[in-house]
Amino acid sequence: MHYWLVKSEPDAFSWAQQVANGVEPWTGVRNHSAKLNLKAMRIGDRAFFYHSNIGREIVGIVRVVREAYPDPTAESGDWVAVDMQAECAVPNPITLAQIKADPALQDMALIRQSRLSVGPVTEAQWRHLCTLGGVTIG
DNA sequence: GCCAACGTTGGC
DNA sequence: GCCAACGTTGGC
Repeated sequence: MHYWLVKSEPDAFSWAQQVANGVEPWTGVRNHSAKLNLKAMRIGDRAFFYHSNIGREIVGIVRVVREAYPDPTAESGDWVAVDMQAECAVPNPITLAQIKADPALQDMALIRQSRLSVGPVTEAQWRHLCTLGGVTIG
């Protein structure tokens, strides 16, 4: 089991939409590092759902329910998508400011590579973030 | 609205 | 193959 963090601008696709839709294809990734991360995802892996730009906070947890397949929104066929299912909300959303201020979280891809839209989270970081967010599962 | 980070493009 | 120019992302 691996852990991840995926970003979405709530203007384009929000956590509320993810919850409403249940299972949702995660499409539109056009960055090679992010693509590699998508391809490394396995069914059952969990990911934090982060709102970039507006909100700038972790608001939910999703679960991978379909592994990488060709992104239908890419004409070239060179990109991949996975399917994500909403698992639970994060009771106390964790802000970027909080993460930046936490010594235990400085190595997160979210901090070190701010433009990366799909990045790994270590198990230690995951547990720490769950504690901060008041998440009881995971 | 600005700007830093960084990926991509294109001239050489 | 190098590098300057340019576009995009995303925090502030």
